Amino acid sequence: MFRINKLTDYAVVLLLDMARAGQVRAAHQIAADTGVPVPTVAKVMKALVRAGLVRSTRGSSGGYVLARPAESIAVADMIEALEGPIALTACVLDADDTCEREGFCPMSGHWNRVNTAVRKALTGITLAEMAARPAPASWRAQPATDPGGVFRRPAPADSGPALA
Amino acid sequence: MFRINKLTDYAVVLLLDMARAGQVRAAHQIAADTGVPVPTVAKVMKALVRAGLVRSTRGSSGGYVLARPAESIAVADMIEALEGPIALTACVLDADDTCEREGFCPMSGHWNRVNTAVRKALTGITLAEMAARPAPASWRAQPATDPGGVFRRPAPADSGPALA
DNA sequence: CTGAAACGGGACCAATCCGGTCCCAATTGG
DNA sequence: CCAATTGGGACCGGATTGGTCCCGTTTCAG
Repeated sequence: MFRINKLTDYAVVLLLDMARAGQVRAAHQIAADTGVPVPTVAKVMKALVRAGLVRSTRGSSGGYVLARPAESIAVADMIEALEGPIALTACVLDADDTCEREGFCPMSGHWNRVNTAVRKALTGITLAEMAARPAPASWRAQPATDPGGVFRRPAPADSGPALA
Repeated sequence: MFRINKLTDYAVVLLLDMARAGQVRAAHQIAADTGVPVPTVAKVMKALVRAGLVRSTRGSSGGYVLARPAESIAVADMIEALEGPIALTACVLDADDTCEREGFCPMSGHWNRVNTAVRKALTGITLAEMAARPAPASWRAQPATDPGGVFRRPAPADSGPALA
């Protein structure tokens, strides 16, 4: 269903928590705060650190903090940190050499257009916006294609990520 | 890498081919025309028919045609036909009941905003636009975040979809 | 100087999902 | 009546993902 990874979902939850905390905290603290299992927190954090979204301090009294202000962390950054470059098809992996079938391939870069559109949409929403407790009026106000615009969770037990 | 399914990729190729053909053709003909294996064509077609994007005729001299003009078939339609509703997280599956954790869940509908943005991006590009042989100037002209904006294919053999 | 606390970088396995193939019933035209 | 075609599944092997664990490295506290 055109889903992001579960780990990516976790990443957003963890980043949100860190954005609200605003100070260095150990992985187990973040885990306790969010309900995400400790090993999973560790795994996600590794990816976030590698991507430069989070800064880590080792040793006793170490932990994690956001590496930059929440305003400059977009949803696209989080997804790319966990899942690599945003490319809907294998055709458009960002690289330097050109497709040897260019001019023959019927897609002719049209997917690239789609990718650009999606990436743009994912760059337009930042962690700071998500961290704002009341959902911003701009989103509650907009007509929303889904009637009502409410969101639900199919399985109450086996909750999964995206909630504390 | 935030990918669509391979079958969805095939679907776009097949739909493109049907858009150019403009007449009823059997699955094996479409397969021969696109290079997609016959059983896979059949499988994809089933989904496209169920979604109402393609009209089928059974019996001898039967086959498939687009059910509506290519201008009214968006990328979002194709993806939803193969992968179900576009929802980046399990939280926002379109349904009528509300999330019982609303007000407590830290995401509080922010994912819905992301979903809406993505869906909007995917609705803005139609099959007709993709079928136009020369890539539209609007796309070649735009600066493109990736330098050059060329697309490539990593593995020449084992080509996969998105090419004839 | 020593030890505990914490991160870093993997290896590893189970479970799930996906791609691809095949079979048979239903339908239709000749 | 026969041949051609789609419809709806079942089915399986391989790839991906989610989740856990282990051990080395770094740092602070005492």
